[in-house]
Amino acid sequence: MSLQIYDTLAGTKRPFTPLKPGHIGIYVCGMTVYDRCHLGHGRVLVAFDAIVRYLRYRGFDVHYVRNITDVDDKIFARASERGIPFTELTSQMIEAMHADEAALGCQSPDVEPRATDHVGLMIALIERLMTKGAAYQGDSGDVYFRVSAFTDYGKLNNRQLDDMLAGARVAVADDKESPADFVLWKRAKEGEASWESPFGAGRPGWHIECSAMSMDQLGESFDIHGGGPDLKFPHHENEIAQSEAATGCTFAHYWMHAGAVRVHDEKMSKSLGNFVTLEQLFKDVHPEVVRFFLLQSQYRSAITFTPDALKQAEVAYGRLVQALPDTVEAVDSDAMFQFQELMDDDFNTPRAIALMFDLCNVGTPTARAAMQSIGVILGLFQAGRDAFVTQSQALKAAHSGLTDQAIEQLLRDRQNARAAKDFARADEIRDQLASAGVVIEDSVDGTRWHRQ
RNA sequence: GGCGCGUUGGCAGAGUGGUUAUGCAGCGGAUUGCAAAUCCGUGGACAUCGGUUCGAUUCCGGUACGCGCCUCCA
Repeated sequence: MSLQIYDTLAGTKRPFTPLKPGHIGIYVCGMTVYDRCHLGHGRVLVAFDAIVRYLRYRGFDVHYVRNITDVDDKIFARASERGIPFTELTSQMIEAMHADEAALGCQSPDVEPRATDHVGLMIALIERLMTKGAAYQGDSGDVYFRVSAFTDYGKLNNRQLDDMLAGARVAVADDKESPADFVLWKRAKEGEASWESPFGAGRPGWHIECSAMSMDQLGESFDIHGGGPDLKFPHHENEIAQSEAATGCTFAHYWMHAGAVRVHDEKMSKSLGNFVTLEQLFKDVHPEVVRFFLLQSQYRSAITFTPDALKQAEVAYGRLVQALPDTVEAVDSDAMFQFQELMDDDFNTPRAIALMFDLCNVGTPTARAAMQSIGVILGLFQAGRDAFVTQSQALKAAHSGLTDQAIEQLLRDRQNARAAKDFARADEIRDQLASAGVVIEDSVDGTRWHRQ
C-alpha cells in the first residue's frame, strides 16, 4: 500500500503524490510568540515532527518550514504590559519555545522564517493582489482582501459566503466592502512598530505572512500545509484565498490539521485559560513521556488531558524503555514492514506503538531491536534507558518528602530487621517507604529501590 | 442558524462485515519470608432505534448525548 494522507480540503484520505518525485515541501503554521507553549502547541510540534521523521525514513527529501509570528496585537499588548520592547518579549518566547521543542525531542525545522524579516515580501504580495483587483484600501487606510474576487472562498471549510455573513459575530469595520473581507495591511497606530509601504506606514495582517513566507520557501504551489485545528478557519481559508487569487494556481496540495487537546471536555486554549504549559508538565514527568502520551493518539483525534492519563503513559513508556536492547542486534524486518504499513495509513502512531508492545512481549533480540528502531523513527528513546531512568527519578525526588540518604538508612534498618527475622519491623519500614512513593525490590544481589 | 467531528470493555486508545488490537488497572498462577519486579494465563466493549445482509460494533438512515469551528487561539 502506498502512503495515504488525510486531506482536510478533500475531507478524506488521499494517496500521497509529491509534486516533485522524492521531494516534499511542507509548511506548518507555528507559534505566535507572546507566551509559553502549552500542551496543544506541543501536540502540533510533536505530530509534525513525527510525520517529518517518518517521511524522511520513507526516503523523501523533506523541506520542513515552520514560521514564527512575531508581530501581532497580543504581542504588543503583552510587551507593553511588561514594559519591555516587543522584540525583547518575542526573543524570550522564541528561546523558551525552542527549549520546549528540544525537550519534546523534536528536530528543528529546516527553516523558521519570522514575519518581521519578510514584510517586504508581504507588501509585494499585497501589491500583486491590488493589481489583480483582489485587494483595496479602505478610507481608514487599512488594506483588505476582496473576498468576492475569489470564487472558491470557503472551500477548505465547506462554507458558503452567504451563510458566513448571516452568522457573522465579528464587529464589521465600516470601510470594508463586505463583512467577510479581511485585513492585509493595518495602518500604523501611534506608538506601535510599523513599516513603510506604498499603502502608508503600517504592519501586515495575520494571514498574509504565511502566504508570503511559504511561497518564498516552497514556491507558489507546494505539497503539504499543516497546523493546529483552530487555524482551519479563518486563517487557512484566507491563506488559500489570497495565495490562489494572486498566483492563479493551487496553493497547498494537502492540508493537514492536528486534533485538539481538551481539558474537562473543553478545548485547551489561551482564551479559556484552561491550558497547562509544557514547562509545568516537564516538572512532573520526563518530556519523553509527554511525547509518548501525544503519540498514543492518532494526530487528528481529540485528546483529553488528565494527570491520570499522563501517569498511565509514564508507566507504559517505562516498560518499553526497560526493554531496550543492550547491544546492537539485527532488526526484525517483518516488523519494520508492518510498521510501514501502519504509518502509511495517515500516520497511525497508536498502532505503531501497539506494535512496539507486541515486539516487547515477543522479547527476542531482533524483536527488541525492531521495537527500538520504530521508537527512534517516532522520535522516542532519545535519552536512552539509563538517562531516562535517572532523569525521571530526579524529577520524582524533587517532589518527595524523603531524601535518598533517608531512604538508604531505612533500607539498612530493614535489612537488619530481616536478618534478625523481625519481618513485622521490616514490613513496617517497607510500608513507610511505599507511602512516600518509594518501591523496593529485593533480589539475590541486594535490594534495589525506585520512586514511583 | 451554518459547517464538521465524535460516542468502543474500569480508564486510555486502534481497528474490522463473520477470527486476540495494544497499554494501564483487575483477577489467577509461577516466584518471594511477605512484597515488588518479572514471566505465564485470564474475564470484560463496541450510545440508541430502524434498514441492507446468510451475518453489522464495522455499511446506510433516524434519534439522543457530547465536542469543534463560524471572533484572537496550535
